[in-house]
Amino acid sequence: MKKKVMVGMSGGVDSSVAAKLLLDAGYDVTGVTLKLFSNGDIEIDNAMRTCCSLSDIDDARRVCYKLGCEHLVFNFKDSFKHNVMEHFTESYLNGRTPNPCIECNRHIKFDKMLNRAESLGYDYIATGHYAVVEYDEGLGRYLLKRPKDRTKDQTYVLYSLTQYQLSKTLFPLGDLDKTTVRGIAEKVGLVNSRKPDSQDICFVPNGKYAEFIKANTEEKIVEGNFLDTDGNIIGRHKGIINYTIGQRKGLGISFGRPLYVVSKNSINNTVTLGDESDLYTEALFAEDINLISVDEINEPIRVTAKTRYSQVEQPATVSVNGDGRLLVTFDTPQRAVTSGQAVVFYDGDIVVGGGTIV
RNA sequence: UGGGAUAUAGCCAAGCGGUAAGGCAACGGACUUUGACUCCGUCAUUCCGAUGGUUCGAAUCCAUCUAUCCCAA
Repeated sequence: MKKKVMVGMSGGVDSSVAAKLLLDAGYDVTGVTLKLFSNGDIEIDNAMRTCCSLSDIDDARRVCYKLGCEHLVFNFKDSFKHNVMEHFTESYLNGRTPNPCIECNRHIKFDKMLNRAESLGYDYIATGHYAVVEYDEGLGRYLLKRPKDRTKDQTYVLYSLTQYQLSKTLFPLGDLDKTTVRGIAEKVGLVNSRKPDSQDICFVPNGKYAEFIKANTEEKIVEGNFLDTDGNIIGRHKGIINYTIGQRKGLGISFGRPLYVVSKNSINNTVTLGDESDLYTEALFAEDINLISVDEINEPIRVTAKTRYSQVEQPATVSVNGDGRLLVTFDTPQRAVTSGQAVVFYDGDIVVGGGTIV
C-alpha cells in the first residue's frame, strides 16, 4: 500500500516540484496550502503576492490539478498569529531581532501541519525546503544535513526540528539544485515554473516591518536617543523597533563616516551607534536549544556555526553553561551577533543543533 | 554696532581666475524565504549667502549688503 504524504505547498516552484517528485516516487500525495493570514488583516492590497494571497493558493491548486493529486487548504491563521506574528512583534519590542521563518517552521509547518496530517492518517509530511533528512543506523538518530545545492541551503531555519518531526518529514529537493528544480517545473508545464523566489517576511510584503509592529501592538513606539559608544547623545532615533544590530542604513544621522547600530537598550530606550569595528564579538550565549545529531553536550565540542541565514559557517567551540544555556565561542570575532536570531551548529554537512541567541 | 573670521547640496567638506572633488545622509536597484551587512547606480544642468563690478572667462579678484561665530568693550 502506498505511503501517504501531505506536501505543504506555498504556490511556489519548489514545493510544487517536491509534490511532483513524490508522485514519481510512488507516494500517495496530497497538496496542502496553509492559510496563515488574510491580506486584509495586514493591510496590504490583494493584488500583492504573498505566500497566502488568493493567487498563490490558486497556483498550488492548479499545480495539483495538473499533477493529478488532491489539494486542500488549512486555516492556521490563529496559530500563525499567536506563534509567529505576535512573537515577532514582542521580540522587537523587547529589543531583539526575531526570525519569523524559524518560528513558522517550529510551530506551524512541522507542528500544526504535522499534527493535522497524522490525525488524517498520513505517514509523512513534506516541504520544498532544500535540506536532507537521513536516518543514521550507527547513531540511532535522524540527521538533518545540508543539501546538494549549497547556495539554497535552508537547514538554518530548520534547526528546531526534533527527532520525531524529522522521522515524519521528507525533503524531496535535498539532492537537486535550483536550476534543476526549475527545469523540472518547466518540463512538466507548471504555472509557477518562472515565479520569482520568495523573499522578505511573508506577512510584511512591503518590507516595512516596523509599520506592521505599530499596527499590531498596544504599546506606543516612542522616540529616543542615539548614543555614541561613550554614552554621549548624538541624535534622536525613531523608536527602538526600527533598528537591529549591525544596521547602517536608515539611521538618518550624518557623522562623516558610516555609523552602525552597536547595541540597543529597551529599558532606557536608547540605541548605541559606533564604528564597524565595534560590531565584533567572539562569544555568545544561546537558549532554547534543540540538538539533532547528538543527545546532549557534556564536554565542549568543536563545530562550525552561523548566526544568520546567509553567513558562511565559522569555526567555534560549544560548551554547556548550566541553566540550559550554551556558550558559543568563535575562533575569530563575528560581526553583529544579534539577540533573537538563531545560532546553528554544524559538523561538516550535519546539523548538530542550534538555539536562540540571548 | 570697535576688531577679526566664515558664508559651497540635508550634514561635513575640497576648490585659490578657466568652467562645482570626496565623505556622510537620502533615494533607486542587485543580492536574500528573517532583520541586517555588502555591492551597483542616482544625487549642486549657467550654479557656490545676496546684489553689483573687474575679466574673453570667477565659487575663486573688488565693493556693498545680509547672516553666523570669535575677541574686545
